Amino acid sequence: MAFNAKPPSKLRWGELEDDGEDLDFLLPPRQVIGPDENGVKRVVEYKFGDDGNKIKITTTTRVRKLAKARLSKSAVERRNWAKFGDAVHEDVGSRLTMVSTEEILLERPRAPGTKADESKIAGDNLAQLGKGGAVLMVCRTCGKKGDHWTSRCPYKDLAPQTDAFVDKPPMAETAVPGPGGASKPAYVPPSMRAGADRTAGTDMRRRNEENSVRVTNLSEDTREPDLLELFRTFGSVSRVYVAIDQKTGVSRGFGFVNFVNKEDAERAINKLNGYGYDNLILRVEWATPRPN
DNA sequence: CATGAGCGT
Repeated sequence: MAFNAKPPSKLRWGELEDDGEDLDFLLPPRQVIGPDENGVKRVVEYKFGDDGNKIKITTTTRVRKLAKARLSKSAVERRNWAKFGDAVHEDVGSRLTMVSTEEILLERPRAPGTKADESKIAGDNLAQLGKGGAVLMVCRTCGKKGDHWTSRCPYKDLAPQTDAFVDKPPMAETAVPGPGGASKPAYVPPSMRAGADRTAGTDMRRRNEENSVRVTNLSEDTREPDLLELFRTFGSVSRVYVAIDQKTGVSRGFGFVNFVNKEDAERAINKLNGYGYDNLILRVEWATPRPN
């Protein structure tokens, strides 16, 4: 035909019937019988012989019993899969398993209660929150944007509180002018916070010492950020301290919270003394000034 | 049960 530019080798099943050459579809379907309990498998096929007659071919094979016993049907089937992925370049049977080269990043909460973390918290004071990993330290966005916090992010309350620690006490003391020569501390890194307190003036410190509240009967894994979270609702907190056993690194079960305003400290004492916290009843009282 | 660390600018 003039229309048909396709080479005759290109097979179209619709044409097969026409040229009458390949009539295999007329034959009975291939049958697989077994394997039976003896491991004998029979494959029955049909084809046309050269003379056009139908020929029945029966192939009988014996399946190894061992293989049959150990491999499930699907396992046998998997053996016939073409190799894919990195295994494409592997020789047949050279390796049974492949090590994935894909990089998988895991989000890892801080390991709870390690000594390194304890000292770090003591130094950073408020850089971290969470009692022994009880608080899941997962933040959806802080990694990139810095100020979008999930409701459970321990840093969400600490970021503004850093300002309270560094800036607010001097601000609150505008009635008593600070030393004129000393420049106003704008931002002091947490690691330098203790030093910043000293440079801001010892009178400020003494003032805060007078609003010092002692908290006892703390659970062992209560940390300074926990105390801050608990007490800051009463007013500006100027300092939080949890006594740590320097030798073991564990909390000694008491601490101090200093308020900028005495009234706030008073309210905290009235509200939180006897307050159940971490299965323990807190004792919250005025602290006796530290001898120095 | 229980009263803090360091002493530096």
